[in-house]
Amino acid sequence: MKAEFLVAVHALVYLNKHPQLITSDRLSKSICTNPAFVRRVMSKLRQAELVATKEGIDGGYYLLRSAAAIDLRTVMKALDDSAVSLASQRSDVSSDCLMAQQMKQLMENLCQDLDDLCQQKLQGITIGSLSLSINEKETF
Amino acid sequence: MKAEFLVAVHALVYLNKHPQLITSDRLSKSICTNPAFVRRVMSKLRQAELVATKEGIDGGYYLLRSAAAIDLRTVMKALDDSAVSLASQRSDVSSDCLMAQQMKQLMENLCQDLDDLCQQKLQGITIGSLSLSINEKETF
DNA sequence: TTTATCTGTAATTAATATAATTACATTATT
DNA sequence: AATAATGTAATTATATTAATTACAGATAAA
Repeated sequence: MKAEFLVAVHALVYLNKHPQLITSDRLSKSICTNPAFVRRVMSKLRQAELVATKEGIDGGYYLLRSAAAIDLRTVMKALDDSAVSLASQRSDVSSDCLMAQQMKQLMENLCQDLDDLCQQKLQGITIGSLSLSINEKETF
Repeated sequence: MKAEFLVAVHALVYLNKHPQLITSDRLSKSICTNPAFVRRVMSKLRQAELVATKEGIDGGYYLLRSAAAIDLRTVMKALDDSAVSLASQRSDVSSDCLMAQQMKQLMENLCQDLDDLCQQKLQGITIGSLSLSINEKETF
């Protein structure tokens, strides 16, 4: 699970709480990151048709669906992210390491199984339900 | 899930298939990595009392329990690893980003919940059962 | 008791993945 | 035409992880 996921969820909750056009600059201030990173994440959400964009002056982002209709599995998929992964920075094992290759395959399958479990759970959590847990105190 | 976990599982399966003292050098060849990395991982397994060590000449590692009695949850815990984590290299958000901090907490809780799910599943998988899926063809 | 061979572990370096930044093209409104 | 927004590529910086090096400590055999 990458920071992109956190950024995406934050942005979606924010958009839900502020039903208007919101700029990447404003989002980045709330999220505590930079506008370009936000835009890259939002671009993926747009491609998944979770949000829409208005370019040009007075532009920004807005939700395309109700917050209750956006679940976390969908968000994670939009970012091409997963809950469970090998996260290993190992260089590829040479082809003479037969057992190591089998083991790698076995572990990849295991990760897939575990991720499936997680995705089921994520499907039951929506931006709407998360919004209830967030107290928006910021004035901007 | 780090490479350490893969290395640990591989080593445990190997020890199960070769019930004798096995050196870190031999393990590293099967795993396709270096002996020092293997030793560091094995050191953690030893502290968790999954394997034991014989130092000095003709030394090496051997299993302390039957392979059927070693489940993957226990292995992962021995390495202080987890199945689900934020894996985010973000610098800490400043304390004036109230919503970002709440969001981070929310996501950490979510990760914990997802990880608990995974750990349940990992508890049902043993080194013994995994060994059945691995065809040892290597001669050394 | 000396030597050889193993583990234990710390310290360093290298590689990799990720986030942050910069820059600029594109779009839309005034 | 000018302004203010997104879109996106390219680069740089940072953090994490793996690999390597080095050597101390332990054990057994000669």
